[in-house]
Amino acid sequence: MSKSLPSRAENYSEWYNELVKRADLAENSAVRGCMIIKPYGYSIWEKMQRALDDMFKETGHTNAYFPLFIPKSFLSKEASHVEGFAKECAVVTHYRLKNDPNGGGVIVDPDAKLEEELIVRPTSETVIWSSYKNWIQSYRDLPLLINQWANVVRWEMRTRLFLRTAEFLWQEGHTAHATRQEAIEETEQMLEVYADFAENFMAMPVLKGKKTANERFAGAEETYCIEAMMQDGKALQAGTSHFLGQNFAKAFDVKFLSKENQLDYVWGTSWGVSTRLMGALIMAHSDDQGLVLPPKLAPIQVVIVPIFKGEEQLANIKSKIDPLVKSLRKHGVSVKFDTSENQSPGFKFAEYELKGVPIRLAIGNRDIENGTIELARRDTREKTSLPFEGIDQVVVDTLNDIQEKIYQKAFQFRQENTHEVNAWAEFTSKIEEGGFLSAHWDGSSETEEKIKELTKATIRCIPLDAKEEPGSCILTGNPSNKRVIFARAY
RNA sequence: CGGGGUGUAGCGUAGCCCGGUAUCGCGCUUGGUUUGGGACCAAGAGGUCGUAGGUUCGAAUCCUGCCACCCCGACCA
Repeated sequence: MSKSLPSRAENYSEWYNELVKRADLAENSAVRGCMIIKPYGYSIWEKMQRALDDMFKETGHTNAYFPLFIPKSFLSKEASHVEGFAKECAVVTHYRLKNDPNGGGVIVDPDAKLEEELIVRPTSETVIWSSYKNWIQSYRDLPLLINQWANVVRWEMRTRLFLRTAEFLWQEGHTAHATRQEAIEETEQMLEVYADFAENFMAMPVLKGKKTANERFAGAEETYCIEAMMQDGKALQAGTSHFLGQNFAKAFDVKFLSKENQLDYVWGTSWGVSTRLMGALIMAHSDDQGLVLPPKLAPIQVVIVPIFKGEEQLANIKSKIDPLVKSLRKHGVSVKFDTSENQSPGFKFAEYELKGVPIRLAIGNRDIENGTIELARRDTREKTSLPFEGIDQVVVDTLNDIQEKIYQKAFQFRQENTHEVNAWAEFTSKIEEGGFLSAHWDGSSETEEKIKELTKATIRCIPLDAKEEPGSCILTGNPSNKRVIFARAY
């Protein structure tokens, strides 16, 4: 194993893959397309979960759990929903194994065939709406605001660690409402929650918008999304929130009696983010030295590396560092004081940089004598020698500053790589450079398809804040009243 | 599922064309010296060469089937 990572400029996807493995985030498993999320990677996911879960609770949702398996018949109740997922479903057909009478080990027992096949959930709308039928009778039962944390399976042809795996972890919110308006508000509210999380925890700027009909969730009336730009200029869909209209209510016959004694179908939403966010986090900030983690999601925010010869010096350093560690923890900072002796300081420096620890403090005999300590920040890789006295406050301030700065940096990158284009020639040349293109589109699926065919670019979203502006479609010249965002995407 | 490629120690590899029982580096173990940007020396441990068959006195090497993985397409959170 060579010491340094492949560079981003040289081979971006190899850089990404190597980084995920070297930083101990995840690895491929014995099962094709399924990954093992390693402890360090999982701790980041846990921090994401915690922050998101708190936000869901604050907006009135509660968690529940629905089964992994879905009866095949459920899936076919909503027509466009099956169509969207049928091609990538894992199916359970039998419930028992037996020893091969021919001695070939264990085989599927042909006598144990299931009456009805079970689908491993690719998403849970169908099981959940079949339960909602029993839970909802009156307007008093509404709104029903439920979230679940779960794993789902989508049998993808080509997979990549975190970005697209056959099994992935996510949360899926499923809500039911008495009115169309209320469901739309819920859809929009959750989009805001996702955007808030992406920007304030992941330090990743996102565009909020609506998907075109082509890109819409199978079974939704409207799909809202947040789109982020990765460092190679490609777009990554980071979260979606769907307004389901009455589609699932009708498919599963979920009706309620209103205050006015009117029987009507309920209105639904569903929204989710997945372990794909891990991929987004990695690609948004990291560099050729390794991960760069925003302090709010870093499992270790500060690492302290002592530089010493012999027990005596270590004891000396410990007596100064122990109280600092306590003080930092009191400030809510997660600290690791790495006193292990089997690795040299240089090795540790490189290792913690690879793992994206936001701040490193190094202290040796020289510092003890001078009353100083060295602070290195991961985002800029700057090192400064600072007075030991009051370092705890400096650390707290620096963590906030890093959180802020990496957001700024990502934001600036996105600005620099977003262009308004007005001519087809300009579009085709700019798209090769990567980034977002803001252009007019005539609103037809055919045009969208055609552009995708010609350039591999898709409409990432119709931004919520897109201003009304007369123009003509970038491809066809047909009239358009607002710009949409095009990009090549993950 | 089409087109190309690869399978050798925990990881990365040489050897394959031209057949003679496997090379090197990292990592691991033990001991010692080190420690301000991925330390060094010495001694060790670790392999049914993806799998099944065939050719041969003899197969990692040649032939055939199968399996797995990677890359490029079509499909996708």
